[in-house]
Amino acid sequence: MTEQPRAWRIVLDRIEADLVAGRLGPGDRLPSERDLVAQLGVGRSSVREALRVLEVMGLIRTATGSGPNAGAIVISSPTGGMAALLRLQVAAKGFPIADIVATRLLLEEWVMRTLASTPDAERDLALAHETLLAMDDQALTSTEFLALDAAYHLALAKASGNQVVASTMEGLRTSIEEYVLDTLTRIPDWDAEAAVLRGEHHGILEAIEKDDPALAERRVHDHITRYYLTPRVGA
Amino acid sequence: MTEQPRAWRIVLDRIEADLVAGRLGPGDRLPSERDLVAQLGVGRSSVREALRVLEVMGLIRTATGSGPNAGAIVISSPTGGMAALLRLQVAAKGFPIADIVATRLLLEEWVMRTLASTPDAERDLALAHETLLAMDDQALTSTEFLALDAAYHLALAKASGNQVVASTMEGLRTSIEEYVLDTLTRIPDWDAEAAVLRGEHHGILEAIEKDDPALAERRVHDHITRYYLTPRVGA
DNA sequence: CCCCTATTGTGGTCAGACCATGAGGAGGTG
DNA sequence: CACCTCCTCATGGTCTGACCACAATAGGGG
Repeated sequence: MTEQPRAWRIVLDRIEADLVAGRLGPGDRLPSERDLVAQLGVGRSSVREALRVLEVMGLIRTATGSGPNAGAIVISSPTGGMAALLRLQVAAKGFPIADIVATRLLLEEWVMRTLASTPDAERDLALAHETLLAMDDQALTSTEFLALDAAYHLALAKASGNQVVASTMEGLRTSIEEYVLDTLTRIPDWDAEAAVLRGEHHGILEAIEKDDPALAERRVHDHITRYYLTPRVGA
Repeated sequence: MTEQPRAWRIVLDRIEADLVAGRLGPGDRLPSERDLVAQLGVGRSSVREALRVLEVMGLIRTATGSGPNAGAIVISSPTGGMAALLRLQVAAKGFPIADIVATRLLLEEWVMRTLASTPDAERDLALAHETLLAMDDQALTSTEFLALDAAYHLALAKASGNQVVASTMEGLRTSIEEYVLDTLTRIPDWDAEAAVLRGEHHGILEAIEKDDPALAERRVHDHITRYYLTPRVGA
């Protein structure tokens, strides 16, 4: 008796093999669902289960209709899948929030050390500067501010050059976003908090540009830990 | 026109909500697929797509048959989902292998610093010692040795107390396992390599127990970078 | 009392049908 | 000839119904 793999796994394995072998790559279109049915000898529902997994994991996007934009297309947007996975694991009590925060912290510290140790010519901090500038707008709502805050940290992570770190960090942040937004409204004096955050952000970037890894690491450490320790009011 | 969410997302959101609200937790059984169909007013195929996603992400396991062990049961085995996600992203060229290795390296270094800075009473290195002992067996095949190697590193990560770090590290390792096993056979003198690895492993644990974070970090750094730089022969 | 078997409920799979969508072509119209 | 409109068609999205394999359990037969 040969162990018959689940039908959807056949589809998943086939697509993964095509990806590994280079027969499929970013931008390419997968065969249509009905073609895969014919090629692999499985039912369409099994094909769809596999495609659904790939979609949620951020490997493909699907679109109805006709033409070159329709069908399932390989994209590689790691953050989406990472965020979904972490969020669900948190929901299922697989990951304590404290561990999520601690991991984000250690990744950010690494990013700071790395950036501050990189020669100026090899690091691109333009996006981070841009975001920082946008954040100086006093008229921002707290939600808008937080979105820019996320973009700022992500810009730094991307500047480190490590896509895995950047995606993981972003996923970690997104996974607890709901939790953060929930506590946001309970900060007594938001304007004061925003002012402190602005100062910290500038300080971090400054430390990086002064090529001081230890200072940059310390500042980002204080920044994150202080924020999560900021007193909240209410239930 | 109210934006009608995809049917499978309704199911996914519902289950996530149940998890967040605590109505579902590890060990609990999900309603049967046919019950979910009735409760949510969607087709069974849509329910199955959502469950498939949860399964691949390591949130549930499914079993056929009857009784308390059958059906979909919430487990939280983060590593499985993490490994699958990373492996697929690597396959889809979303993550360069170099970034995977670099990330694993920075996580391991953090684990070492953390362990070496933790009071002896609060860290449990028993499992790591056990694994190390098993690895001293000279009769091990290279595959067996590598499995123990993985267990050793995982044991240390778990001892750090951060589940997210442990799962991510394990996922990173598993995602490139095939690649590693592929190059394994091309190491000219495996016995010599194994001997070096044994020595390094003991050195790492020794540094931790001497409460020397810097030494532990340096040793794990050298250990991993040296291994990935070990010359391979052949095509 | 024990063992065997039929029942029942579960996930796993397939086949077929229908819908909404959107590109691209066919054909008409100025 | 240019433009616009409508039709066609392939796509994913969904639902329904059916059947299978499996495993626990209830119930009958020894």
